Order: sequence, then structure tokens, then C-alpha cells
Amino acid sequence: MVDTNAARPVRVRFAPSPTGDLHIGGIRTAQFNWMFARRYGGKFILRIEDTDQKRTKEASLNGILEGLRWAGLNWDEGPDIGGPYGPYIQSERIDLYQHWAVWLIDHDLAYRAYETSEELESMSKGHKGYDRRGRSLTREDWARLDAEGRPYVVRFKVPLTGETTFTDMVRGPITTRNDTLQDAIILKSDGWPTYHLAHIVDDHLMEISHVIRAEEWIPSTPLHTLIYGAFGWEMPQIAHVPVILAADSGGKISKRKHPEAAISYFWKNGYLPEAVTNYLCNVGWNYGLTDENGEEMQVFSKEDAAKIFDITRVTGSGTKFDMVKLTWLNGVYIRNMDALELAKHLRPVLEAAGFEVNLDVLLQVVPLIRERIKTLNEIVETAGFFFAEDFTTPSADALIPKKMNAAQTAEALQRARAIMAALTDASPHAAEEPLRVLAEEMGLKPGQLFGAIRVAVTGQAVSPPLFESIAIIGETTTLARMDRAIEALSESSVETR
RNA sequence: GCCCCUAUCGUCUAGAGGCCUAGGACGCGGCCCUCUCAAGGCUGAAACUCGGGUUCGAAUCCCGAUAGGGGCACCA
Repeated sequence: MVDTNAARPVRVRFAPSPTGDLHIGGIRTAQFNWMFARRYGGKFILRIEDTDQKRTKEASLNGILEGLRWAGLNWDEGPDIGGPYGPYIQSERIDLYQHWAVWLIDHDLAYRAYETSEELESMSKGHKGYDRRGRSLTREDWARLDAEGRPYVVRFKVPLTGETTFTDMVRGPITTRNDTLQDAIILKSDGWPTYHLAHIVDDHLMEISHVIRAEEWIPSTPLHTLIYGAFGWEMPQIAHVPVILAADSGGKISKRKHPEAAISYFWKNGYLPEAVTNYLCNVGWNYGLTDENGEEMQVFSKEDAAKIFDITRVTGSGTKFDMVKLTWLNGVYIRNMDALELAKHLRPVLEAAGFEVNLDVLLQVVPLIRERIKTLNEIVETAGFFFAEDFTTPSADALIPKKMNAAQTAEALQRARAIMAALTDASPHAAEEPLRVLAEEMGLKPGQLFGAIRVAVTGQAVSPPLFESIAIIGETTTLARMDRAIEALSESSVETR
């Protein structure tokens, strides 16, 4: 079903409007377009649809570019780099849309309508919609109303009978009765076009061959088919990808209710772009290649996915966004990352949390934590203690293991400290065997003793492996922290827990 | 209300009429490993929405019901 005749080179586009952060669904749509272009050796074009002056925000353009760059979805033509079909920002193409709106009017395919928004509102009570009264106006009427200073919009003249069919690359043919369609506004009273006109003029002029967009456009595609027909232009092949649903409500994922709907959420929360794009490949589409065990591969790059991407194999049903699976994938990418590269990703996170980070120390820490964090941000609570200048001595309550009391814990730490201080062997596990012997002498389980030391030295009940951690922290600091823990215990009156 | 789309484990999906005793992944349970937590290994529970057809044979094709989602702006 994918017709990629050489007669029409593959040119696809992503056309967001600059009204805020890029949406996760937008990124997925962009990514499918990107993969489609790469699959067929075509061009991926970025176009900005800012024809709504009220909603357009100045800063949003940069946000869009930032989001796409972060995801690694590089474009071949766009507002920042130009190209042979520019400009790529609709607000700079207004005269084009006005020209073609007039052309439609001159060919009796569109007409002027003078109703105000208020009039339309009362008209659409009961969901009836516009009653097409503008169709009966003559050019003389227009002149009179213009003289009265009344503004008008331009509406497309939808055929009153018959039906319209278009073929969706993922869903097959879709047919709609024309009498269920509205005479949609294509040019607003401020002279700016609506989406329906602007995107068609642009897609045609930019020689877009395939349109891959979100599912919510399906109901207006018959209208678009009719407009292409009115112009006598060849319509691009079209595919609608399913909406991304919220895991909880099942409705469209929204930036208002779901922070993860904005793409900036992911870099702010320690996700890797490779993990996000990898995840998005399997939302509505399926990579499907199997590994040596015959099981479907879960981890792959968008570049590899692009080699076999098939838009006709995209699912037609809505898909829920599974943050848990994405987070798992992110952990996989963290585990597989080169140690130095991971350290470079981790350093700014720690620094942002107020730690002073020595890269050599961090490189020692990385092997201990790489399979213990799923997001970069988790490094702070997992390994912050390695870098804490002002280490807070844990409370006695935190220090005392289960089934032990303050005196017992203090004694255990005291004796452990003596053993550790007397060691001549510098290898990380040199203290382990003597400490196990100590635990046995004191009638403790190794876990109790090690637990007490862990809290004393790391300040946490859960930490990376104890002896490797101590080796990084260093003997001086370790013994000092144990001393302070013993001191805290001696001042405590906590009984057996 | 009207129009449109969709329907396989909780979630993402495989399945292109017999390869289906419905496969994989995440998540969940158990066991192993183990100084905590992870990671890893083994293992378990878990789905074809329902009803009619078509066919020798239906998860797969058709129709209907139901359910979910989307759309009906001088937003895109």
C-alpha cells in the first residue's frame, strides 16, 4: 500500500504549531515521519504552523527545535536551515493562502460568509452547525456588507450530496457522506487561513508525498480530500497514527494532567533520548525482529528501526503510554552505556543537586551504581553520599539494626572499626572475612553487622555494595564516619528494636 | 446528539484462515544468587469482548451488538 514511485520522491513533514512544549505524541508522529523518510531515502521537512495569532507563543519555536534535536530527529528542510520550498513558517506565507482562497471563490468553490461568532454560536445550538446561508449571497450583497464594514470569513463549498472516500495507509479506505460535512472556514476574518487551507496549500507547494499525522485528523480528512479535488491537486498519500492515551484515565494524554506528556519532562527527569525513541518505536508499531533466542528484540535504535519501518503495519487502535516500561528501557540503556559517557551524563545531575564532583571518583562509582539506577536523576539518592562534603551522621535510631540495641551496635561498630583500622591489605574485600568472624563471635548475622556499618558510612539503609563503596570513600573518611556513629549511639537510649 | 476509528494477557504487542496447547516484552508471584538494594538466572499466573454468519476449519473474513477512543471552533 505504500506507493513510493520514483516519479514522486518521498517528502514527508512534521508540522507542529508553536503553542507550548512539544507533546510526546508529537514526538512520536515526528519520529514515524523521520523513520519513513529514512526508510525510503526521502526528505523530512519541519514546518511551523503558526496561523493562530492568539495561541502562538514566542518561545515555543525554540522549544520545538530543542525537543526534536534532543530526540535526534534531524530535518532536511526547515525554518532554521531553510530549503528550496521555503519559507517554512506559515505566518510568512499568508499571501499564498489568501491567493488560493480567492482562487476558490473565483471558481465558485468557496464563498464569503458574514456571520459573527455570536451568530454562529446560537446557530450551532443542538450541534446542527452552520446553515450555509452565505451561499445565497451575491457579489452585490458582498459589496453592500463590505460598505457596512462587516467582516467576513471564507468558507469551502462542500458538495451537498454524494460521498467522499480516501485511503488511509494504516486503515484502508474510509468513506464519508458529504452531507455530514460542514462548509468549513478556510480563511478567518483577520485574513489568516485556518489549518484546513494552509496545510493543503503548503503540502502541495512543498511537494509533500506522504502525510503521516495523528488520528484526530481522520474526521476532517474527507474535507481535505474535497479541497484537493477542488484545486485539482494530487493528494498526498495519507496515514493516521493512533493517539497516545494516558495510562490512568484512558483518554488523550494531556500536558495539563500528565507532566510526562511534555517532552521536556524526559530530559528534566534523567531519561536518555535513545531510550525514549526506542520506546516510541513500539507504541503503535512493532519492530518485530528476533534475537538469537528467537525472542522479539526490545532494545534497538531508531536508525535500525527506520531500515524496516512500514507505515502500513502501524496499528489503528489507541495506545496507552507505559511509563514503567520506558523507565525499564532507560535502565537498560544506562547499563549498556560506556562508563566514561555515563559519568559525563551523571556529573551535571550531581552538580545540579549541589555536589562537587571529581570525575575520577565518579568513574569509580559508576560500576557500582549502573545497574542500580533506571534514570540519571536517581544517582543523587543512590550515590550522593560519595560526594557529600557535609555528611550528616545518621541518628541512633537509623543506625541500630533489627533485634539489636544501642550498646550492642556501638560495640559492634567499635570492634569493626578496630579491625578495619588495623588492616594492611588495601584490597576492597580485605575486611570482609575478619568482619564475618567478628559477627559470629558477637552472635550476629553478617547482615546485621554489615547493615550497621552501611548506615554509619553511607547514611543509607540501602546502598551500593559495602566494601567497594568503602574503598572509594577512603579509610580516613570511613573511620571518621564510624566514630561519629559510635558517638551518636553512646548518647542514645534506644532499646532493642 | 451526529459522524468517524478501533477491539488479543493489567500494559505494549506477535498473529496476514489450518503452523495456536495463542508467542514475546514490561509489570506481577515464586525459587536461585546475595552484606542491603539492584542486576542476572530459572520458573509461574495472566488475553482472542459478545452474538450470528462464511468455511471442512476462524483470534484471523463478513454482519450486528457492546465497549473504548477520536472528531463535530474564525485551534491545530
